[in-house]
Amino acid sequence: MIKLHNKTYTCPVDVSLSFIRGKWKVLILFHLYYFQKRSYSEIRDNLPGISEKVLAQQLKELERDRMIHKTTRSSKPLRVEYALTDLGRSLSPMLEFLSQWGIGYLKTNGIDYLQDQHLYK
Amino acid sequence: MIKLHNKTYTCPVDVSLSFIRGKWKVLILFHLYYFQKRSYSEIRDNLPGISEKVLAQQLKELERDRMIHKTTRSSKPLRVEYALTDLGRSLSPMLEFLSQWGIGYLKTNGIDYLQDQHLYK
DNA sequence: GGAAGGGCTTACCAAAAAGTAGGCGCTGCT
DNA sequence: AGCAGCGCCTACTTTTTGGTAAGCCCTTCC
Repeated sequence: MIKLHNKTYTCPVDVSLSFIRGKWKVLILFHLYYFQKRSYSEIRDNLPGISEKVLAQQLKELERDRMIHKTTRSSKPLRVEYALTDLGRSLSPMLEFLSQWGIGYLKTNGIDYLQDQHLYK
Repeated sequence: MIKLHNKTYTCPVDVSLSFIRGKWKVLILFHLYYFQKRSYSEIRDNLPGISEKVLAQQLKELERDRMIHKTTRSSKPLRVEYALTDLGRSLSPMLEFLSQWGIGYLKTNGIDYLQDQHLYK
């Protein structure tokens, strides 16, 4: 058992997983990997079905875990920008893999996502 | 929105994630990736904290999703063997990545897992 | 013949995660 | 003046997920 920050993990994989648990976290990370910088509402509008509560919550956890960084562009009317940190960016290979794997899986199931992307959403 | 098998997904990443949701699934997959073939109790004994109920449940889901395959070696006294399928093995790059990433993360936090592995568990 | 393992299943309960619905401060547009 | 949009927060409910504990069949070992 590995002990880190008062929690225990069964193995290194378990450590990695602890950062990406949550229904929407990987989706948020992938979105920021893909678009670099995004506002709160841009993220929300690209994750159909997520609630304000959960989005705000997971953004906070990702920030706490130093996976993403929030920049305040203006505070009079609050305008922010989210982006991956170096640590978050170090997950890119996985994000890319998950995307490619999903596309491949869809293809073997008769769905050509790259070709028919305009049909979705 | 992508529709597949009566479910909807927001993007290919979401499709991939649907297979590995569950607290122990990636751990089980990694274990089988590492050891090739394992019995029910070998898996259980290497995942400290998992309950019989959840283990049996997640093994069934992974089997249903064709990520792992169960072979019955003997049925008089029930003896089985679990292993990754080709589909499950296609996730290897991700499993390997998660392991390496975790080891790296631990290292930047002062824990040399590879060196001190004997101290854990 | 009794205990110990392997490979599970089941009924029940607890905790964690997510969803619902509303509200709030601020500003810019009309 | 009023409404829309941004970037949230909060109280509450629901759903999902996981854990507990017990039991069962079968066999090998002492």
